[in-house]
Amino acid sequence: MRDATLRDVALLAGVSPRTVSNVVNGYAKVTERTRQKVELAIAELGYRPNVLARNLANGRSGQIAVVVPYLDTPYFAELLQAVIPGARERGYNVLVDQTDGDPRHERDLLRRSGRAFPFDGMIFSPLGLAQEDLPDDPSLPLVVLGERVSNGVFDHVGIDDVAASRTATAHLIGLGRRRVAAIGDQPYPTGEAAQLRTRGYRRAHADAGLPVDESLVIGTPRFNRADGAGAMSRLLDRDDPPDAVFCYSDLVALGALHVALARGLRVPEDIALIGYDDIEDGRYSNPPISTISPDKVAIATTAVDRLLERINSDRPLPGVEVRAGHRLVVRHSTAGRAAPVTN
Amino acid sequence: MRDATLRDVALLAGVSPRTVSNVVNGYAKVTERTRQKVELAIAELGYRPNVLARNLANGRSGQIAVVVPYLDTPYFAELLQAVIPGARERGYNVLVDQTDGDPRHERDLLRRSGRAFPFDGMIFSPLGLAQEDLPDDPSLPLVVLGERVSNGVFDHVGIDDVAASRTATAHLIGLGRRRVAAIGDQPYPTGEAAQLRTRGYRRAHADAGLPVDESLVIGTPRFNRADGAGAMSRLLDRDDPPDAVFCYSDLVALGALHVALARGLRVPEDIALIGYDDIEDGRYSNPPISTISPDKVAIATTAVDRLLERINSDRPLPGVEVRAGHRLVVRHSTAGRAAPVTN
DNA sequence: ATGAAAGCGCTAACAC
DNA sequence: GTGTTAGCGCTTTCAT
Repeated sequence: MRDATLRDVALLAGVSPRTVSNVVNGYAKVTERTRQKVELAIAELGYRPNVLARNLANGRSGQIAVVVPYLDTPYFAELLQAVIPGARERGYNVLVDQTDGDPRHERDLLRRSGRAFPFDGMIFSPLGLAQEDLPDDPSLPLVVLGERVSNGVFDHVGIDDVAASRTATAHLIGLGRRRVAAIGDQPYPTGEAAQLRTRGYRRAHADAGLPVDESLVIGTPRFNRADGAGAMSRLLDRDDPPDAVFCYSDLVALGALHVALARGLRVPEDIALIGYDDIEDGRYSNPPISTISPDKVAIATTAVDRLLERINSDRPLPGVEVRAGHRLVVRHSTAGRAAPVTN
Repeated sequence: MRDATLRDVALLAGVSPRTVSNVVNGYAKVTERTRQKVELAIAELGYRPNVLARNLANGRSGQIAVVVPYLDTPYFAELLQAVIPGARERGYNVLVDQTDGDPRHERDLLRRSGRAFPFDGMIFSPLGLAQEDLPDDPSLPLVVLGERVSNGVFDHVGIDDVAASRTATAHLIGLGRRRVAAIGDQPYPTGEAAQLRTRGYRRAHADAGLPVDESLVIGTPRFNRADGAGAMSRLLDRDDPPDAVFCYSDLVALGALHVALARGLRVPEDIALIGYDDIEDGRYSNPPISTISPDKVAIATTAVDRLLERINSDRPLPGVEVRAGHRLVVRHSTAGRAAPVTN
């Protein structure tokens, strides 16, 4: 049988659709008596509002989109995990899309968004886009995650990559290491996060009065295990291998660690390793890897907050720049002592 | 300014809304000449169809929901990664929700779905539900993932857990191990996947004419690293520790591995380990862990296919049971030889 | 506090 | 092949 509509309820309860709507949406102005009548009718008919109709009438979908490059990258999975409950609490559904870092797909999403897609706003973590690809006048509320700096029309949430990388590198130097490599650099214009991290790496060297051996800065197309492994192999093939490595993501560090151990090196004795992102894998690797831990919950909740604020604002809001916190987490891959029994 | 509507386009092109709709939706029956007029008008006005209105008129949202217990569990992240492109290819958006394995939330989703939620069907991976919690008469197209067997009204996609577990255990026994532990058992009624794996574990013992030492079957509330680590600790505290462990997920195996190494054991010499799921982490751990590899791509694409078939069918389809393939992947955690240099 | 009625923007049955 | 028009089911302005 046809599903009951609001109209059916109104008929049965002997009131107008208007009143039923008021009851359903919890508007104060309903007599206790009418409310009861209506609620009875609702129960009797098993009525539930049709979201699609409501969306059209409201002109909003009650959905936000979260777009990341890769879902199976733990960092993004963990981020998403934090975004979803926050959105749901506020009554929003979350649409998820992944771009594989494909610039075409990313640009496409940005352009086609608006009425063409059923979401009221978007949290976007771009990878293959240059700064100028981001819209000057986004047709929809937009919060950008990651490295980019806000261009003033959308919000941006991220940590201070330069400072964090400087800290990580300084930690390695502070251990007495003098040949510190960096794995993960990426070229302009798309690899901004990577470039910021390289900048921090250089600063730390400058702070310590140490020169940077440019041949120790290794570029990788992506921040994954395979690339980390490949880069580490090349570093270890050299006559003068590094005694420490700053990896631009934990995944890179995990790949690098795998290779180092496979070659019979001791970590951290022969070579110290530090990663970036603080994903769970890094806590359970052998040895566990030191890392830069961004405050993911803050990033996620801030992003949702900002986005909903934009969605619910009548006039365009200026784009703001939000810095979430981060901290250095020292684990065994940069510690001198022997592995403690943790469990 | 107000966004252009289909009506505006019709006015400008001097045709009826009907014709514009035909053009937009690519219906054949349009003269080349009118099509051009219409397309011109569309371009001029920058018209894009309003999805919300279209949804209401069509009575469908063009969205499917994918519900998993945890997004940051690599197995589910990898699955999702495979589902999304498949759905997108067919013109569907993917709504994602996670339940944290909370039975209330899971039941709720099942009950409130239908018109109350804007999706046309659901791919659902339950965790905290017993068989009888699944609807006898789902109000919407439903495909269930994981351990459960179809009750005849919805489809079910999964691998043969008993066979896979039997293979994994047999592999360990084939190595000459005689004290094979199992980590991950869970009680009735919710832990069906776990129970099937335990059954496979027993079968393998029976096949080999070996008795099962019940004290070597360790239950865990979840399939994560922490639980794996905890269980392994208890096993190693015993006077008669096992010489091999079948872990019900790779995450459990990774946690177990961590503890074993931290205690100075050699893997696989002192204790062999095998996991389940074939997540990427397991390929890069030190040593890499052997595992049961389910055909995730097949699971994902089959699930999407079945679901869309249900969505587009007028009459209710009988629930079918689909078995995806799996295979044993032998890596270093169950191999005798020394670690090869992989990169 | 409640009713009447006009949309929201699209689709599609029904004409011609 | 194209126009006319009546919904889809809800929200909400305007009355009362």
